[in-house]
Amino acid sequence: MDFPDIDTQMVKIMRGVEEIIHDEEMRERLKKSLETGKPIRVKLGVDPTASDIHLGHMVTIRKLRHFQELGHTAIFLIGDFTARIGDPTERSEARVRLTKEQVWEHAASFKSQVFKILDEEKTELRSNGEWFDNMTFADCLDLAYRSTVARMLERNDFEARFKMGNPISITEFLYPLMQGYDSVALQCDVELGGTDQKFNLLAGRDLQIQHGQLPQIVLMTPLIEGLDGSKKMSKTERNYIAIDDTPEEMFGKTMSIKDELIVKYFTLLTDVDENLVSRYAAALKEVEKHQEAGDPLHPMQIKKALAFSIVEEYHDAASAARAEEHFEKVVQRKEIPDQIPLLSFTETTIPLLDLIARCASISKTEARRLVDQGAVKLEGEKLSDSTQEITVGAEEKTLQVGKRRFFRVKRDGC
RNA sequence: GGAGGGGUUCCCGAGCGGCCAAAGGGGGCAGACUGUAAAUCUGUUGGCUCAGCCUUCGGAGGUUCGAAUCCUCCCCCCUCCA
Repeated sequence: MDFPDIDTQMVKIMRGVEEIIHDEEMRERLKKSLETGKPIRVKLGVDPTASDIHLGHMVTIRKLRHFQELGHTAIFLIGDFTARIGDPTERSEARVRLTKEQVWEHAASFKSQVFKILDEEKTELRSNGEWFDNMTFADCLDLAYRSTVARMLERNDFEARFKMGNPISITEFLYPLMQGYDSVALQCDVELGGTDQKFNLLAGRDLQIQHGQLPQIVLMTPLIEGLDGSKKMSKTERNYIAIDDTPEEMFGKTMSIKDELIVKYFTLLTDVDENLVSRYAAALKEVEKHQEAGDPLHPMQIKKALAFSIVEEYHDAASAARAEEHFEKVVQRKEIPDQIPLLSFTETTIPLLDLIARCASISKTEARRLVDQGAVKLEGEKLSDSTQEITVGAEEKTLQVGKRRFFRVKRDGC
């Protein structure tokens, strides 16, 4: 196996990395691999606690791909066993326990999403049930011996929960040890994770030393803020861009991030050349110099370039182009989009509220509220009488609910 | 094992016999505004046959003309003591 020289590798590896433990160890490890021709083993573990993955996960997944592109071994570890305990990181309360079936359902959907980014052929796909399922209680105790309660309570997450009077399950104390043991079982050279994973990642180093292995290098990437602009992107906060989002949703959601996040998103979620990213960064600091509508360094244009790049990665360039057109049309020019779902009805006349409720899958009370707020348009005409009946004929009519929900309605069989 | 505190609408949290579909904040939705699905401001935020009715305050019963609020039992969480 031919690898690029160490400096070239380091540039790629260090893009967007917030902290590495330790830099010299990494260089040494790469040097050894260069000499022996053997790739280094890089692990990224993800617990399938939910079915969606989002761009927040992609920061580390893309980092894993960087290693893969350099010719190293990318290990994608599915935490099927650990998912059933729940990572206590950043948690203010205990996680809901998942069944084995739920976990595997999630894991299956993970794979299809992850392999949009990783090369499936070259990825070592593992799951930690491989070793934990067969452990005896004695093995488990042996693992537990390797740490102390005081050590665990040092963690901010636990300390905070303890102070706030929130429950901490004993299994959660075991979590860092389990994640650390994964590294022992897989003989990892490097483990990737967000900065919030530091404690868990370091547990791997301790356990590897105790098992006579070289400690893994820990590479931490920043956490990425979600659409609200402040909190970490996460499923529970519902501030995320999902990998399975449609191109239009993905584009639109990206456009909604605040300008301050643009550069961070470029660095962590795209491979756009660093020099270009620097030019964007400079332009964003001098917004007043780029007010011409056609200026490619106008913040709007830069953000569109970002959105395009992101959509392209999870879909393709053509979809990204369509998503961009859609955004310009619907959001910027407030026109009606090209693709609108068509619903047909058997009735000739339908009370307006029923029509809205059925199209938008909302309650009639909510529909009434929307009409009262002036959010409902039929054929471009604002409707304000919530008691009226709508005649549904052979000709399609366009119903708009709010800014973003559009429906075409017509009579069934016409 | 003993003593005490607590479980409220999507989330956090106030209410502690009628004025409670339940304060306040967050989030969501909508309107205005904008380069933007940002920010800001305003409104709204259980359902329905909608000035009325139905379901909701951990679960099951009970007291009362009337209960989120009182009583009984049960489940769950926390704290202190051991």
